Amino acid sequence: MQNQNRTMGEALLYLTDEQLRQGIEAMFFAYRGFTADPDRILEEKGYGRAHHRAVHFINCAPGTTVNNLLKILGVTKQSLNRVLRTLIEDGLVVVHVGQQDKRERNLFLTDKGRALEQQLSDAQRNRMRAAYRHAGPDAVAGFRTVLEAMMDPEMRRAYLGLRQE
Amino acid sequence: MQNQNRTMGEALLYLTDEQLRQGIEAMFFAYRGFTADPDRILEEKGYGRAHHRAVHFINCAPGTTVNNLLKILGVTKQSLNRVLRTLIEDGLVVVHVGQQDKRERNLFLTDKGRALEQQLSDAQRNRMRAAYRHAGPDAVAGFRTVLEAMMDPEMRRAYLGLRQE
DNA sequence: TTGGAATGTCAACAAGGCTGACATAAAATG
DNA sequence: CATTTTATGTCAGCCTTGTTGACATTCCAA
Repeated sequence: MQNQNRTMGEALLYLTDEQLRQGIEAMFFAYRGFTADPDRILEEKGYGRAHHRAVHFINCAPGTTVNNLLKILGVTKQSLNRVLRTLIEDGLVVVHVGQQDKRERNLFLTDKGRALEQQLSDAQRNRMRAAYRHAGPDAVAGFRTVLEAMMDPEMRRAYLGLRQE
Repeated sequence: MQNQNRTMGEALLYLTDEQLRQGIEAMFFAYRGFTADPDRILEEKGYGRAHHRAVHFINCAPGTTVNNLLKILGVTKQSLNRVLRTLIEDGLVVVHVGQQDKRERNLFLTDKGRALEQQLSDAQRNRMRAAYRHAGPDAVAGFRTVLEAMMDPEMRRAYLGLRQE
């Protein structure tokens, strides 16, 4: 659609199986890089990626409910609960009973929780920033476009929803 | 830290913390989509992502050694061995003792193994192709550029090495 | 011949997914 | 008011896939 002016042959070269295979491998290796820095920090503190994800999304949407977090993270409540329990015990997350609906628990980061989130996202942003800077703004725009197109529709909604908040 | 980029002009707006945060979340959600289709197929057959990765890279580099695979996958030999054992037992992978160095084991997919690899990569390519087509060739070029820049240097070498073969 | 490299295997453990069952409190509904 | 549904927590147990440590085998190379 972006290159109607080119000939059919040229325009579709980027859709060959070989190009797609390279894209698949690039995703695999890049995701490893993407998680490498936070993983190192987490390991020192005895946490895992599951804790990172929880802390990240609680930070993005303070006061979010457990159910909401479950939808975003796509795990079971038992699995999330195990992670949340340790975060609460360790004083990184606090829980407030919902005001309108007292069944709900609103989740917030403590100062300590925010400090960890900051440390993790600093590390991750540093790598992302270096990659962005190296690639330049046009490449970054393309990167984001492809990533959004690769998401499941529900996840894309969740993702775009987070951007609005 | 948060806003030091703002003052540097519009050219660097794509490097703001907010833009980077969105990129981080996009990676998270996109990777979920990226693995969703193969995961469904694997689950039916009683395999996991570890099996997918092994099958994928054995297919890309037939005759590769266990040690080589360990480096690419970044896991321990014990962990890989457990996966390889089931793949060999199930007749998806065959092992040939090395010709020059008989300590080495060269790994190959059987027809059955290739069939599974095909099924998995078809599913993954279909999603990737849809995303690529939707985004267009320029976006795809940017996507690839950013992903490469995000890899660890050793992984980038492994990745570029695979492309040459 | 001996050291070290490549590989395999056994055992044990942990993280973090999962399911199922059950408890509680509160909201919603009839 | 009684019942059902919803939101959450918790316990027990299972699976995959990662880890470490120990030990055996095979075989190249100094």
